[in-house]
Amino acid sequence: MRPLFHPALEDLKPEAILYALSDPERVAIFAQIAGVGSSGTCTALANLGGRVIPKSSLSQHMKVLREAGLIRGERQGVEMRNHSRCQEVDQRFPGLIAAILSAYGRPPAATSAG
Amino acid sequence: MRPLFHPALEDLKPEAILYALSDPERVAIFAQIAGVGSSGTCTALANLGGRVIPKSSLSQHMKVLREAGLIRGERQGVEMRNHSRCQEVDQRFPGLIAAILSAYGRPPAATSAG
DNA sequence: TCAACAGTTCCGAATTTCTGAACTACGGAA
DNA sequence: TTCCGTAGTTCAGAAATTCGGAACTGTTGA
Repeated sequence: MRPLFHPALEDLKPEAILYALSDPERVAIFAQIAGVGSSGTCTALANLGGRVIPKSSLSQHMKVLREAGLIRGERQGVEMRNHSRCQEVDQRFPGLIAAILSAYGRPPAATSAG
Repeated sequence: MRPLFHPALEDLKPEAILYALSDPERVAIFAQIAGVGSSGTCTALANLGGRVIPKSSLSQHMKVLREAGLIRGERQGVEMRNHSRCQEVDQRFPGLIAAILSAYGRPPAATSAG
């Protein structure tokens, strides 16, 4: 397992963020992580929208979110803790995350871009 | 050639909008249409970013933008006039278009979501 | 009717996405 | 150390999507 890649703030690309959030399943995952604030483990995220996401698919989703710069994942023992990078992203692209979550009917959490 | 489909305001889906604008080429097309205000014909849009977009690809791009509800196309004689639906989209998802265009470094035009 | 033009549709190739199976990484028990 | 269970990643083949040249549709003008 190679170390997880997280883009630097100046390397964030709007197209990657929009693409990552153009899938409602990923939006649900992201909103959950951003809402909870942290500690969104993969297993905890596997059945958000009434269907169980296969873990290989979930892993791919996490990778897309991570490489878009939306979340940060760090290994903590056996599991992976994921937390949002909303504040960072908001520095770089003010209002973007909030507008997107709001369009999806998911009011951004206080801990994130709000 | 079947008549062009344009979604009603209440049928706009954030995922379609984000997907449509997750491609820099489409963003360039959309920004051009939104900036000019109208009369963005396909041939006028074919070489925005230093490369000539094949017309079949361009037609697909226009379809994606149209079906996301971002532009409206109407036949005017031989050619097709495209104009943005920014104001409508902004009613439905306030601030979304502005935040996205701003993230791409394309300040939204006064005629659109500003 | 014919030609030219603007854009769409068709279709095969290339790319991407999905997901079960195999695998890696870590922690605990013996 | 070795073995086992858990969490998540990577692999690989099938399915779906995207790209773009060629053919086509629809319009204008001669």
